[in-house]
Amino acid sequence: MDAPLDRTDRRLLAALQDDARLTVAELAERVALSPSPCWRRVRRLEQAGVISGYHARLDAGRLGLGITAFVSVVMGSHTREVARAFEAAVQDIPEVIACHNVSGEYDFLLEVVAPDLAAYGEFARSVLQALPGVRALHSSFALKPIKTARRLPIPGA
Amino acid sequence: MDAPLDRTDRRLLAALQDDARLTVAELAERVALSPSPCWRRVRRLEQAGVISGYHARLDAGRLGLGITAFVSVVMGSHTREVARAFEAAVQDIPEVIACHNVSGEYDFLLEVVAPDLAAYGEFARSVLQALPGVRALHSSFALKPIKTARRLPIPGA
DNA sequence: GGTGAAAGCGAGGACCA
DNA sequence: TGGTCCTCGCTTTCACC
Repeated sequence: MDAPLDRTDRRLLAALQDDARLTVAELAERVALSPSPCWRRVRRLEQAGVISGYHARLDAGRLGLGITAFVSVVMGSHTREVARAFEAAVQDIPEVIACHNVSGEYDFLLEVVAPDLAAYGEFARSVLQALPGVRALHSSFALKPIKTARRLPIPGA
Repeated sequence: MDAPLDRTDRRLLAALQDDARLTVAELAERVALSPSPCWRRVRRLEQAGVISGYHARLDAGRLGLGITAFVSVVMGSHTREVARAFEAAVQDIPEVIACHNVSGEYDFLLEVVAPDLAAYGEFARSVLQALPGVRALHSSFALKPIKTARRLPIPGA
């Protein structure tokens, strides 16, 4: 389950990261293998959790989500209890599409989507500000997406 | 091509966002439709660009990428030329997995991955600092992922 | 926009080297 | 580990409501 990834594994991962709809036959051709062992490798990578899932990427704008904001959060207290409550609350807020506990002057960095600036403002005030332990928020808006593929580099693929 | 999304479309999008491997038959059952019209809807959503692609999600840690950093960039000059050069350069750096032009005290927000802190330090010094127009960098490290699904909320799905 | 049917093909397993 | 069938079920595309 924890065998190191060889060059073939890495090429499979790179290919599937770019296009999850490749058939096993296409994949096999791409890595110079026959379909069956290729399929077995992919399954092994899935079961080992190297591949955690397959997802359709959607266009936020075309879904009516015109605003993406990066929100830095400073906590007022740093007890474990409060942190846990904050983290749990964040899980249940659909508008928060990503959240990390980060080092530095802020405690958390959130990525939030909203239909427009007015909706975001209301959301920040009524939902984010009210989260457990929050002392201060700082919102930075995405003005222009430069690179959003989030494709992980795979050395030697 | 620009028909508004009805409830069925939104449910299809929500389902495929969670699992791109659902078969058309399963999708059809889930939205109470027969496979054929269901397949036609999915194809329409793909062609309209609402679905921009299908991708395997990989586990950065298991790929040996232990560090995720959020890097705020302040530019020294704000000419269009320099911005274009910076944006173009960022495209070609695999370690930069996301980049937005943002409002506020910083100009760009980057998300960067690296094997470990030492590798990140070297990368920040030799690659990021050297990008066109960069005046200052501020790195914040992801200590703990709270929510990383990046699932877009789809109202009424 | 929805249904039913038909053809082609890919997934996934059994088995061998 | 990799390779070769083989089979089932699905995808995809018709023609038609």
